[in-house]
Amino acid sequence: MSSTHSHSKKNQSLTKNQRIVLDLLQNSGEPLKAYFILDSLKKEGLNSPLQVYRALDKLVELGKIHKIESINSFIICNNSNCASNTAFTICERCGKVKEIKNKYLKDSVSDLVKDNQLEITRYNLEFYVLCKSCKIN
Amino acid sequence: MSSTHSHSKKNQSLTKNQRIVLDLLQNSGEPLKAYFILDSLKKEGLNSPLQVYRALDKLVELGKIHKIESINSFIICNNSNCASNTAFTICERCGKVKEIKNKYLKDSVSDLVKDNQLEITRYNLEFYVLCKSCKIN
DNA sequence: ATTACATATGTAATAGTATAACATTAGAGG
DNA sequence: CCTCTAATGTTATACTATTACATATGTAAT
Ligand SMILES: [Zn+2]
Ligand SMILES: [Zn+2]
Ligand SMILES: [Zn+2]
Ligand SMILES: [Zn+2]
Repeated sequence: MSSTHSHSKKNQSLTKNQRIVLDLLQNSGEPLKAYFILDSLKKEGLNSPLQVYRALDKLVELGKIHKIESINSFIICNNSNCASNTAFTICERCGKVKEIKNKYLKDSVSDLVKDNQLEITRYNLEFYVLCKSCKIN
Repeated sequence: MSSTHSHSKKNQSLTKNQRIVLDLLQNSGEPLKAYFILDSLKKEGLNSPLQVYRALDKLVELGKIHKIESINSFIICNNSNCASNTAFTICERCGKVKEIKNKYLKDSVSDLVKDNQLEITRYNLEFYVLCKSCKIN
């Protein structure tokens, strides 16, 4: 129960719009689309897409949320150290999204592309899977 | 010079719309956006977005082209065996895109996510980099 | 050749995603 | 208080993609 309001402190420096968007994503835990967020927060005072997109942009920049490119959706960061790097599994059948928590991922990933003599600044990895429950049924 | 029309044979079974879209992507080699393709092929008889999207969908399905999700663009497949798996480097400065040709990639990638006991059906990997020429300048 | 079926086309309308432009306001330092 | 920067509010617009429906084309069996 001690974590019920664990986000309050962390989100202290955010502006009102940023905070209500972050809270929605945090409480949902699922990937949400910008216009769904807009509809959900009409009662909180959000009126235009731009208000949502500006908040989302800032939260992505701060690393508090991630954008999942292939589904145009945003999800709370479930890790603490991914910076601008993202790695998700997405179930092809039910759409459930999970952030990959592998502290070795960044190193492994760098190895993959090492041949190219390129400096990787960030990455976005989207793995389509059959999740456990979908694999059974 | 013997490869000038190397695509003609391979694209024989495609329909007219599919072929002209594929030819454009093949000749370009760069990622192109759907509405750019539409504009470029007006003179070839393409009039509506849907004609382009239908051709693109089919070509993606056939594995002849890939969609790069984070830039809403399509690019010719520069590999022969990636099926529905995609892996690209994208230069953050100049936007240049390269398909990663690493025959071990698929295995390495599977190892990364192995913990999760999930069956990976396909993946989409986007590595943002500084390309060689951009790193120098 | 005719039928049947699946796939592809053509066209118009509409849905969904995201940004430009500009005026105004709120906060942080000096 | 003044200044600067970041965030807001609002309107309009650009960009990306799909729905719906009528028509045509290709292929294979009868
Ligand atoms: Zn994260
Ligand atoms: Zn599932
Ligand atoms: Zn490929
Ligand atoms: Zn570059």
